[in-house]
Amino acid sequence: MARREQLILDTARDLIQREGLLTLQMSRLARACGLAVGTLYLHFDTKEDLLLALATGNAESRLGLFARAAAWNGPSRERLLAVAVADTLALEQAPELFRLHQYVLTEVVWNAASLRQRQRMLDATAPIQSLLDGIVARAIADGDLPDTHGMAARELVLGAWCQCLGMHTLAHAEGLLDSHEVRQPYRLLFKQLNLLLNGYGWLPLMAPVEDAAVAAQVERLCRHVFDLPLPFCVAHARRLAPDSRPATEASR
Amino acid sequence: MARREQLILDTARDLIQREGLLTLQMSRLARACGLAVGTLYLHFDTKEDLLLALATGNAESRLGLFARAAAWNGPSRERLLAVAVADTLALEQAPELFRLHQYVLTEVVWNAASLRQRQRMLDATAPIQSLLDGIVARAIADGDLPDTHGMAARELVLGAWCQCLGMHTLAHAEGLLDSHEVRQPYRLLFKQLNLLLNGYGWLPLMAPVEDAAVAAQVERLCRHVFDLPLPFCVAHARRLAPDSRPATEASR
DNA sequence: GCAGGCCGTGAATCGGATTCACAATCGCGC
DNA sequence: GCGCGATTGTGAATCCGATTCACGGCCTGC
Repeated sequence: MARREQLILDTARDLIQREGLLTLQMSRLARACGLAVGTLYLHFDTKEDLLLALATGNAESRLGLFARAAAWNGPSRERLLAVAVADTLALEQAPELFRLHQYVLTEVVWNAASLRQRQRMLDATAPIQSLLDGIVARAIADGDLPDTHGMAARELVLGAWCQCLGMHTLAHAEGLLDSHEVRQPYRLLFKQLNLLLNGYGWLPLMAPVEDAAVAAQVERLCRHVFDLPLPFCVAHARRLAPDSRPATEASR
Repeated sequence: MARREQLILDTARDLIQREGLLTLQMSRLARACGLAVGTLYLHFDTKEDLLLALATGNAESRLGLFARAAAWNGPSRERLLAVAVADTLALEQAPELFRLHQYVLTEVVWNAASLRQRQRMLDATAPIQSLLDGIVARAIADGDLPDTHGMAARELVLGAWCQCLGMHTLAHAEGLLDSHEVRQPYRLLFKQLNLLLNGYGWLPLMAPVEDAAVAAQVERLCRHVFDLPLPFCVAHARRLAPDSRPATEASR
């Protein structure tokens, strides 16, 4: 029954957020759900399938935030940035889930999951593309984006997507950015995004691109579009929300 | 003995390239090396440690290519792009190894590896940063980069790094880019990089940024800097080199 | 030649995902 | 209400593969 599938996914999400991806076990998950192990396998072929389903459900739930960003009635350039803000907000609420997302995109998980789940994941991201396509189309129509440099809308926004994805990835590999003396990855992300949009010639250009202006922009978007304060990771943190679960043993 | 450690790593690399990351087993690796399982564990605490060591060794070996790019005596802007080309060339030669890299950056592996190996990985990437720092410093000195927008050299190049990392990640998740109708991720990557550099105001600007010009630029860099032809993935492929190992079962 | 330590071995152990024989429950015809 | 086949849920048993460790062989110093 669909209700039970949801229970499993919700419980799994809880467990992962509480104890980390590393320690998720099918047997403990079953116990936490009050179900037998075998029952989990009535819903999901493998553990990888379950993880992929979880990531998919998560992507679907973020869709709401993205839609809000895309529907916001502001300048086209800021609408696109608002989507990036939505992404960051979602991540800050649930950092573990990004790690999950990153993990399932890995060959080891992706190729071990069933075609069905993979397709569901792909389907779940399609609406995001439509939203982005819409933003670009509108920008072109409004004259904010005089030149697409021969790219389709989805190719164009891929640059921003890569920027976000890359930064998330680096920000999550513990110690990696520290060792490169990068202190505020998320503020840097929005700076880079503005520079990239400037490179596209997406009007109105932001010039000069400097910390204060970028922070103000992000805060404005948070407030006007989502009615939320500036996310912690943009405001102060060197990393995502402080990790509250007990530190995993550093090594053995 | 160090020689034996190298044998293990080389054999592991072979196995992964031949049969994929998914199916690497310590016992089979031991057999392939002509060693006992226990012997592997004299060198590496865990499987994750071994994978991380492999990725580290790989990063070190790519350093040669990167150094060649950085040492090339061309315009500063193209020197930076040459590093991205080096990255792409290395990946094309060994796509499995990128998947490995991506996998080890994942929480599940990264946090399961020993501190020692993690530090070695971080150390291995430090020289790359120095190379990039050097390129940026030179660009500033030469007047090619009039404004760093308040960023340190390493923050600035992080944008390009994220762009590459993000695109690699997406290009490797089978079917993901196809479903978004992105046909030539690597040509697109270099286009985006040029747009980003334009956004930085890194002279000489490329304008207009179009397919033919970008392809010509990448080919020029391959030839002049590395004495190699245009990599397949930039020239034609929708993805990295055609996958020659037997297809993993799509699902169960 | 011999005791002691070191190294390499691979069979045994262990953890955890997956399966499957069985039990419980259900729906239906009588 | 009752019996019976079908369907669903169970969790102990199985299986796989990473990791360990008790052993045997080798080398070194005496």
